[in-house]
Amino acid sequence: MSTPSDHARRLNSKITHLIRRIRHIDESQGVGRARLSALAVLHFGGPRSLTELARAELVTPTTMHHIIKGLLNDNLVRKIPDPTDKRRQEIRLTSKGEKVIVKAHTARLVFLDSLLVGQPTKRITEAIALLEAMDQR
Amino acid sequence: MSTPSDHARRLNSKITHLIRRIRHIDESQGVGRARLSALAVLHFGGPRSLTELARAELVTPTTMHHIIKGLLNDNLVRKIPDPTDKRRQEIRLTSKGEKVIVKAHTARLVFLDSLLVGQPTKRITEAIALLEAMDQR
DNA sequence: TCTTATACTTAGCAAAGCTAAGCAATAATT
DNA sequence: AATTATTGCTTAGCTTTGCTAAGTATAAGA
Repeated sequence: MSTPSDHARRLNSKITHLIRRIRHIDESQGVGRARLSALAVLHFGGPRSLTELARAELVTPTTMHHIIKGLLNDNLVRKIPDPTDKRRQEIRLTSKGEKVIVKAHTARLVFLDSLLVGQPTKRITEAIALLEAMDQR
Repeated sequence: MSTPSDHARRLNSKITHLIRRIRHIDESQGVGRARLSALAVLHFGGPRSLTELARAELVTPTTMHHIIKGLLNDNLVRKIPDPTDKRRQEIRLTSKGEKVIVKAHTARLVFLDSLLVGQPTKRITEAIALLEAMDQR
């Protein structure tokens, strides 16, 4: 029989493997993972300030400052001064940044799709339902 | 209707969230993720050389050298000279290292268990089956 | 024996994380 | 209105985790 903790054990093992493989997909994109992740927040969630980005990524503003510095340097984002609050600056994707994040996101999807080929739809939808429920906690 | 790529999209989104949360569990352990991961390989797979560890973790021997240096420094592993090959040294967990990895692994399982509470068993086993199939590719 | 391959280390770099400390602008309090 | 506190961001300086290139020592093969 499978105890609850045995489920957790097997989930943990397989998710660990999957994480490692996704990491390698991301790393093959020529942009670091932290930078890629920041680009994704900006792409899917829209422009926002450095501090908001830091909160979204669960890192300190200092760390986000370094990440954005790298992105600015590669011309993947730009800073727009906030007219109503001179402390703030909006971080916005450049068109190059858009291209990069779309390409990276596509690479991930292509990879995941390749792993899903031939799997029963029912199994996939159950797995997604589980992950969505887990995400609510 | 759900296209295959839509499945990949939703999987990606939820797995991304889960990865981030697991990362935070790991980071609360007081040992870096790379070190924790090396300890896990030694714990679940047994002692092995630096180069073998590097291969298991998909990093260069140089990187593994640094990771092991940190682990040695914290007295979590020790090096045992190989009597038959003077170039090799076996990396072996200390009892302190055992304690650390068991504690960290438990923290992960407790976390995952907490996310699984109340989920139908069928859904969990389907999800595990999917992840196991994905892992075979 | 001589060459080549393997195991590991060293040096030096970059990215990604942190804390502590600071400045400038805004908001809140008295 | 003046002072104080908070917020947004930066700088300085550290650690960890990753890399490549280059070096040493041992083992294995021709």
